[in-house]
Amino acid sequence: MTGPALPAGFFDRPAALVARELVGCDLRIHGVGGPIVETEAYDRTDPASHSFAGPTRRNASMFGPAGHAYVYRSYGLHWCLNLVCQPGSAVLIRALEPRHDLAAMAARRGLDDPRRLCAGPGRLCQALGVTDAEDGLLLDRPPFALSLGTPDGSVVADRRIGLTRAVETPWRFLVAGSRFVSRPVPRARAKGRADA
DNA sequence: CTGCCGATGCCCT
DNA sequence: GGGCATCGGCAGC
Repeated sequence: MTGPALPAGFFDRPAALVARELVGCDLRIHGVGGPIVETEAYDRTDPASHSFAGPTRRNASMFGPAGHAYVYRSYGLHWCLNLVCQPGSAVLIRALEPRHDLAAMAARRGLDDPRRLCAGPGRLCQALGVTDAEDGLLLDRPPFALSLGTPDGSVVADRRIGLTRAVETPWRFLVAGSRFVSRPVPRARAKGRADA
């Protein structure tokens, strides 16, 4: 059973807003997945975004209609899943809590530890079986299933991970204190101390 | 626990 | 040819 469907037009909004609201939503692919605990936003004006320099073959899905998947290969080894928002913008799904069909995830990952099954965009795609076969697919029908949910804790914003440009933009959203995120907010910033 | 490093494909200039 | 929206292993606190 799944929760309430996402409202129509949910993805046709600025990516940062969608990214925050996606935390807590349940994501499954072929029935495998769970509640999202970590996301990142990217948009057309963002130097760190694949869309920054305009449409190319790789990022074609990012410039298509909202509500589709954008999947790309990272570092030649891993797949990363994005949910497309307004043209040229998308939300990277970085981590979720493994809840549905853990056996499938463990088999694909070759691991057992629930904390490591889906903690990171590449790991998550491996666990859920996402490849470029999903690039461009609509999100409101199989193999995808997305439903509203409530985060298991407060949602906090922090800098994105692994970037070389626009490193300060606070467009990573995660459940504070979740054991399933790829990386917690560093103590120095978690306390609300001065930023740089 | 933290941090460095290499692997490895491919897009884009 | 340069540069990655990453990950796992291993070294060293």
